[in-house]
Amino acid sequence: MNIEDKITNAVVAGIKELYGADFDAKNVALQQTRSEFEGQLTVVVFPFLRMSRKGPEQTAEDLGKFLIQNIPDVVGGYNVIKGFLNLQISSACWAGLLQSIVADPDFGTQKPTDESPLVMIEYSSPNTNKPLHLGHVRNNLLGSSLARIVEANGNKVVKTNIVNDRGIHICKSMLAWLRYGNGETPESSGKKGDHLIGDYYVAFDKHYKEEQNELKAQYIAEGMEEEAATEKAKQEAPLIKEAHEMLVKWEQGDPEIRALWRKMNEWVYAGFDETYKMMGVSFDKIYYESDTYLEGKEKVMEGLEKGFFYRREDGSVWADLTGEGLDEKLLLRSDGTSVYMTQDIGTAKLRFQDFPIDKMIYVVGNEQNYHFQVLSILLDKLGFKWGKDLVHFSYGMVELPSGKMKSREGTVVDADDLIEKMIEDAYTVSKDLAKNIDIPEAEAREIARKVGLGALKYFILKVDARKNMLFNPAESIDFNGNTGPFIQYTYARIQSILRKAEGLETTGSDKAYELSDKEISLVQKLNGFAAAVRQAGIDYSPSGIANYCYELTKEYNQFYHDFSILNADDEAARQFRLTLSTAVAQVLSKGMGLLGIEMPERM
RNA sequence: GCCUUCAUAGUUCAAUGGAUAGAACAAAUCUCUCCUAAAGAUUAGAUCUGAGUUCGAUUCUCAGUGGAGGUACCA
Repeated sequence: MNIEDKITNAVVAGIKELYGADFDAKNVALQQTRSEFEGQLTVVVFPFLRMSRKGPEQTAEDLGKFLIQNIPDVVGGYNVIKGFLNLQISSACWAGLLQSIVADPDFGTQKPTDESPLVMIEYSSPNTNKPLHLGHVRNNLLGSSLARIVEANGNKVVKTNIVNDRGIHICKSMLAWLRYGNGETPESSGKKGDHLIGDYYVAFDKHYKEEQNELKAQYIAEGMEEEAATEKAKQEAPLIKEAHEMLVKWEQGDPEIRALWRKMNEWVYAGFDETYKMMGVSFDKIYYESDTYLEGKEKVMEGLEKGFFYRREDGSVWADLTGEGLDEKLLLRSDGTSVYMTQDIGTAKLRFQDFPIDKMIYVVGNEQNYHFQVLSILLDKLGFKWGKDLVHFSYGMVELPSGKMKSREGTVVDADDLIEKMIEDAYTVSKDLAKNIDIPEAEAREIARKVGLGALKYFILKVDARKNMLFNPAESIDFNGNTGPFIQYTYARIQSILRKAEGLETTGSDKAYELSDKEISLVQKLNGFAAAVRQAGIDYSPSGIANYCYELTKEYNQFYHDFSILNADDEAARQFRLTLSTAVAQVLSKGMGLLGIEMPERM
């Protein structure tokens, strides 16, 4: 049993014995003692006053005495400041705690068992008409990190991706490619497939806008109001009409259109795969909307028969959610084609067939909060047992100083460009520091890859997912301060020390080492990893892990600066500090691993 | 209009209802004959407004202000 549990249990027992009252162990507030006071752990006694019917000081005194008498091997002393009972824990306890952390390769995490619930996590979910941008990067990093965190909390995890491979958007790219492409391919142009398609998506929009402007001017000349003219031009432009015709042909299975669609999607997938690989993102099962949208239609018709939904005169199908305090929601258009919601229902059906899902997590931007609120209700009505408490892991937008990113307008930070730039910068910084003079070029490149990606991943994951975040392309991501490389550097430095220590004579010391306050504090911090992982699993919070890693790193750096390790004057001290360093490296590596950040052995 | 969400130093971000609200960047000043200076130390600087809940509120509740997002045949 760990120190905190021992104390918590003793406190509960103390309250029972001293005041004859029952107190729930999980309401005992145990926290790290602030550095300006004596002691390492603090019990907040305010919640006990109701039972003790005494002042806070007296209550704390009572408890302090009780603890010293009952768990003398743990609590060696105490002091009371107002309602805070500060406990001094014996040095041996901390040393033992450190040993148990180092010895346990699974410290802080739980392995899934056969009985563990199966959690499916959907993330990425790209459209196939454009390359990934920074917003997608946030989605992918959050999703894959979340999967690791949920798994570390003892769940079985299936990572899934729903590829939005059909719809008007891809038709736009296809049409533009036919019109303006001259048969350009990724091979002939040397462009990555997703970028190539994205360029045609932009080209479509450019020409479409031109047509709109011409038409609008014409309508106005014919005497139409400005607003009406804009609206009509939007719908009447030949390009958009043609794109719609193409979509209809696609739905009818026109062989030529389907062939082109397949070919262009393949290009995009090849491009995505590269980006995913670079980011270290992967999936266990990929679904395609072209396979699921028909299933959705079926499911909706089923719901219609059962009377969950109703049909309007124009043929469209709706769900009436006014009873749930929401609006009415369209499920099938009057022409029988499906909408976003229909597809998500179909995807859910297939997933449920494929896996015994206990819990479903959708990693999707907060712009779709309403959509998922509705989806949850609909899935529940349609009999999916996990529908009611599906989790929409809703994250905020990545904003640029100029505002929101828009693919069509080209105001995006491209994922591939950004990754490349980060790695290049990491390489340059390293060269400038003249650190890797004796490191072979190939390894230097590998280190730069880890560090550049580490900087990017950490930059994104350290921010509370719910909040919108700002990315300023002009001030590229830092390598100093609260950053991934800061943590990676500390890790690499520990590895360097451990390598050096291997060469030294070690004379086994059986003398007990008396830990200093700073060392105890570090052990406590290490021990906090388990709680951080648990909390991250509850909050679905990669940022919690990131911040934990930073705090541990910062504290270790101070320790490193203040204490000699290899040159320690006492063998027991050296042994202890090496063990401490080993443990810090272990925990950092594991914590950063949950964020998908690799740690270089040197840098 | 209605719904959701966010608001903390100049900037980007932290803080299970707990003690004097933490960092980092930017600014100023120190520390490499000493285990990796991508480091450490020091100085200066912040909880949107108003009520409420209680021993105690950045955190919970309500109202307001400001930003972001959504709002039925776009995904």
